[in-house]
Amino acid sequence: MNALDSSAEALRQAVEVFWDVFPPLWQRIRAHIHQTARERFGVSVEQFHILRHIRRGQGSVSELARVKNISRAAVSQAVDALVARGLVSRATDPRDRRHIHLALTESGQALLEAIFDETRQWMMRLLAPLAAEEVATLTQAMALLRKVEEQQ
Amino acid sequence: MNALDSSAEALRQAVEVFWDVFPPLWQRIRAHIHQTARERFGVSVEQFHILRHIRRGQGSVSELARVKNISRAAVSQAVDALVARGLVSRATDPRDRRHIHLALTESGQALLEAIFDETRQWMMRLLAPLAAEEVATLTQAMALLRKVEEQQ
DNA sequence: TAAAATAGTTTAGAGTATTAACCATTAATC
DNA sequence: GATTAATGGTTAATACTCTAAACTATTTTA
Repeated sequence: MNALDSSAEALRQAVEVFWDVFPPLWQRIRAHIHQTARERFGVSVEQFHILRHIRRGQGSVSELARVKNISRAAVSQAVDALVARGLVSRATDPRDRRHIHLALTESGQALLEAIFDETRQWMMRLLAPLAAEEVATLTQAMALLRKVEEQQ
Repeated sequence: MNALDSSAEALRQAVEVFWDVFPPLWQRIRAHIHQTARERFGVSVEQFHILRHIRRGQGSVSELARVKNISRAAVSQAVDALVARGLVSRATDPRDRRHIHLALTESGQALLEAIFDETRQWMMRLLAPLAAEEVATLTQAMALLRKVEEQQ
C-alpha cells in the first residue's frame, strides 16, 4: 500500500467513524434543547436556531435562508412568530429600503442566554469525565473542522 | 486560577467552539444529503436516516423511535412510505407476534449504499486538504465523543 | 382468568417546509 | 431618463413530518 492509498484509507475510516458518532450525538443534543427550549422557555428548536443565527449577526431573512439552507419564505414565517412573541425586531434599512434588519429584543437576548446557559451546563457535565488532554484534542479537532468549512 | 477553574474554563471553551463549528457543519452535510438523496434517489433526509438505522440493526418501530427520539407513530408512518416504495420489508416475529421485524430489501440496501458512496466521496473531498496528523486528530476526537456518548 | 404492559397502527391536527405569485425597491441597460 | 432586470421580503396554497390520543393485537403479571 503506498502513501496515497493509506492516507485515503485513513480518510475513509474517519468518514465511517463520523457516521457512527455524529448523528446520535447531534440527535441527543437536539433532544436536550428540544426539552429545555420547549418546556421551560416555550420556543421550538428551530426557533432557537433562528435566534442563535440572529445573535451571530445574520440579520436578514435572505442571509438566514442562505446559512440555514431553507427558503426565504420559511424564514419569513419563522421570524413572524418570533416578532409576534416580542423576541425579535424588524427595522427597515433607510439606505436600502428593501432590506429589513432583524435583531434580538432584550427579552429575546435574555431568553437565548438562558437556553445557552442551561445547555452549556448540560454539555459540560457530559464532557466532564474527559481528561485535560482529551478536551484539548476535541478543541483542536473542532478548529480543524472549522478550517475545512471555511476553506470551501 | 486553580486547576479546577482552568479545566472548567477549557471545557467551557470547548462548548463555545462547538456551537460555532457544529451546527453549520451539520447543516452543510444535511443539505448535501438532501440534494443527493432527494434529487438523485428520491428519498428524503429523514427516510435516509431511517434506512441507515435499520441497516445498523435497529429493526423495530419502537427501537427506531427510541434512538431517533420521536414517537412510534411517526416512525410507523415513515416506515409505511419506505415499505410502499419497496425499500423496507416488515415481518412478524413468530415468537412474539407483537414484534414486527424491519429489514432493508435488496433495493433498499442498494439505494442506501449508493447514497453512502456518494456522500463518502463528497466528505473525503471536503477533508482531503487535511494533513495525515490532522485526520488522526479528528479520528481521535470522534472516538472520545463516542466514549462520552456511551458512558451515559 | 383479569388486569397491566408492550408493539404497532390510525386519525386528527399542529408545525415547518416548499413553490409560485406577488409587491416594493434598487441596479443595470438601452 | 425610462425600461428592464435583479434583489429582498411577504403571502397563499400545499406537502411533509411530527405529536397526542384512541385503538387493535398480543404477551406478561398478578
